[in-house]
Amino acid sequence: MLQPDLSIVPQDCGVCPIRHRAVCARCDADELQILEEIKYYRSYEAGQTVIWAGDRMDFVGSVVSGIATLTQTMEDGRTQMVGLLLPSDFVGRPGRDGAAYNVMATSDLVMCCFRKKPFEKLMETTPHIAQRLLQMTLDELDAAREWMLVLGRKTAREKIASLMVIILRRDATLNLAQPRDRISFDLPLTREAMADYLGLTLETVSRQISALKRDKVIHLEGKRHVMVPDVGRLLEEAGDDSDGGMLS
Amino acid sequence: MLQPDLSIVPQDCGVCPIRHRAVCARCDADELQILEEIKYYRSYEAGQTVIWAGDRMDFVGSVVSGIATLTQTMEDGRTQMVGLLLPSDFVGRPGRDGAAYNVMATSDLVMCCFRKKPFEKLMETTPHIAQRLLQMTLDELDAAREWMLVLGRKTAREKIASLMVIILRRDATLNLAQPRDRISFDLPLTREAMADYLGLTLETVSRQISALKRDKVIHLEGKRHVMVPDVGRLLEEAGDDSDGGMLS
DNA sequence: CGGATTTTTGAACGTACTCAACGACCGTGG
DNA sequence: CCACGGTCGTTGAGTACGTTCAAAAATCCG
Repeated sequence: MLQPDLSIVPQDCGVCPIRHRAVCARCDADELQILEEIKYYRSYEAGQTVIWAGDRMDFVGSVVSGIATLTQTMEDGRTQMVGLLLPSDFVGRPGRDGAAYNVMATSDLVMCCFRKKPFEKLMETTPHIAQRLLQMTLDELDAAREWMLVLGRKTAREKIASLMVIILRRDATLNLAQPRDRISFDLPLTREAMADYLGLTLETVSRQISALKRDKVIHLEGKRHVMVPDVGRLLEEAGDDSDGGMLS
Repeated sequence: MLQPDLSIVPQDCGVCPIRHRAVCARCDADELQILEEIKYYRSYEAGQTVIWAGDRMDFVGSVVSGIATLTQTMEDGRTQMVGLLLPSDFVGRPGRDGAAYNVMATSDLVMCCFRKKPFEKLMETTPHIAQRLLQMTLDELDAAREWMLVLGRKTAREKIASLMVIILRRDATLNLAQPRDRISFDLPLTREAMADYLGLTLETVSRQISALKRDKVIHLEGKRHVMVPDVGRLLEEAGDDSDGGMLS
């Protein structure tokens, strides 16, 4: 129960749902074949720890399905989420032995793993992989920097709205197109996880979600499902000036 | 006065002070020669804006000397620093036309610029450059994530101490080795810039620096020069558990 | 010196935190 | 079936930390 389930039937890269978004996105058929040889699948249950910060890490890999988080913890227990990993996101750093952060499965999670040594060697001979990894890392750096603005300068209400906008955006790019207005989505995190993401307490998160509901910015169905009657309004609440983009 | 000074005598890469740390670190003599052809130097005065977020950017480059900052601004003026660029750090993103952030020269600044198009083409044919850029981007991502912990979870006092630890560390790796204790350094930022970095107001920055001085954690000479009688103590104040590392 | 800029310090305020209790939901077992 | 415990979420009251507004002090440079 506490061990990852290793009895997953290996899947063909050709039918992989993240084939064209993950680190292997640019690989051609030959390159995929080499990857097939060093890859294996692992699945984790919701709540399980994938790896602890500081532990030796003998693999890197991609999230195939489910959601994982990267967190950092101080001695006294204060924790800050530093990454939210959705399908196609990459985990691990080639050229480093230990994990820098805690990686936790927030939902049931399936990962496509590559043994680290062979992967590193492959990276040297296969520019397509390194190129794609650079692109993905630059995107993550941008996301981290946007998050620094949220953490450093936004109010609690703006932080909650910003989180919802981020989830909305990632849903929009990942899934199919959504109807223009009346967009809805599921919060993939508990109140506590949201608090760790936003640098707040879970009580403040709860209060601000209630406030947004009271002010008709959002509408809740159950604890997790959010309906947004007016996306523009939510963007205003988030303090994002760029109201255009993919949601117009 | 407001235009960058372009009348800099081109320098030989062989004598470049950041030769072995910048994006060109892994290049061999042949590769350097190609770089020499597309590079040029630019210098900026303290306080000048190198580029505004959203503006077209026709170059990428490295900081040769001086200090630059990356900042993000909200409509109402709240600003958050998202990057502190020291010599050898890379500016710009290959494959993107517009600047994502404001880049400002905090001190007098010299940059080694590469025209973007030729640089991008060079990256495809020269694995050494892409490899080094990936490495540097991963390092920046780590730094950004460490900063997320500072912004999200640390107190004002811890934030100030953390900033000093970061400057200390970067000084230590950049410059020569320092004496074990009694380390000293210059704050490269105004109180306001520190506030933008730390997600605080400049008044709070000033108060906390005064408090650290009153408590003998630091000793000030003038406004900018800081002496640290006990580095371990400063690390404690920063909330960093890892007291070992390069400073022991 | 005079004027602008940066920094320090003070007093009052407000947002988010802390501590605490309560409520909703869910699976388990009597 | 309902009582029970556990997890997750909500709400309340009081507090603390950092902000805001204001003024004075220090520094820089003409």
